[in-house]
Amino acid sequence: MTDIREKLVRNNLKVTPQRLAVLEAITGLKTHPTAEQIIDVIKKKHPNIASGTIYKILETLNEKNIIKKVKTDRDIMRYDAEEEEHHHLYCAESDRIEDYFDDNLNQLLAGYFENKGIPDFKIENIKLQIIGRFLSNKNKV
Amino acid sequence: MTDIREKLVRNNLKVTPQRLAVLEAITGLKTHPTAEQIIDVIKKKHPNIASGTIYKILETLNEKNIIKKVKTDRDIMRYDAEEEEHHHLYCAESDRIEDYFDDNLNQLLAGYFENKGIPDFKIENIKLQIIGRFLSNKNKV
DNA sequence: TCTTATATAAGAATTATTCTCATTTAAGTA
DNA sequence: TACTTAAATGAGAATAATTCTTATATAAGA
Repeated sequence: MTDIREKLVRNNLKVTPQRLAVLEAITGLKTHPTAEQIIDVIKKKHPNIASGTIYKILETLNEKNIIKKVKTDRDIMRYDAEEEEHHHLYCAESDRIEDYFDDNLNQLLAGYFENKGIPDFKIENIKLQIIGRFLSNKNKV
Repeated sequence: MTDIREKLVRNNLKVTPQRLAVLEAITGLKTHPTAEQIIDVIKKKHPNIASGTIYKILETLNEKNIIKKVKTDRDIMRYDAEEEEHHHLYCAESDRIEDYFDDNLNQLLAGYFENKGIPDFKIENIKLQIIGRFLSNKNKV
């Protein structure tokens, strides 16, 4: 049983070819794709999966926290299948987004807020949006 | 000359009643309103300002950095007129967003990344999305 | 194999946002 | 104060992404 199937089963979701296709597409793309990009990729292999179905599946997977929605400065919704806790690097001039992993940083922040706290607020999670410029163009858009 | 007028003049934008209305609405609302909320508020006082015009103005003000777009992971774009550097507190279960100011934290982060850096990336700005729950309901939505 | 809740296809409906273009206006200038 | 002109606005059409609807199909447990 593949990893992907397990995720579905674990969340009481039926394992359908459509859901497998969506999860394969997102993990395959790696690049925080838009719904549109996901749809394009899927339609190549599975031309008769309906777009509406893909939107529905993205919604379902997001609800179950199997994937996450990420939004750019420019308003575009993107999807992310990374499981590990991470932050995001945003390019100030393009739509590129990269994951950023840093456990030291997480511990630093956890320590900071453990002492300090925020009045009237219970922290559950902290995400950094690190905005700047990529110095190389090795990958993607 | 009011503060709001100055902001427009400083950015080579003509001072129009429509622009003043938008800026008044956002600073008045305080709550990171959506475009729709802004439009509603404005239409009460100025029923003949066109919605398209308001969208256009929001766009212009954002380009000139007079207001900022705020990203959430829900799908709704919100606007923020706060000038000072700040982070955001997000409620995990509602759409409430609050500003969070913390200079110590900013310095801590600046120091951390000054030493460490991120390969291939020039940091320009860091924003925290602090997700959790508000313990009181004193204000707003 | 049967049963049933769940998921999907297809396309219509919705809705926020953008666009177009004729008209108006802010603000600099004589 | 009355021009001038680039810039801004109003009105409504156009766009496009997403959601909804409903009949049909299917996964998975019995």
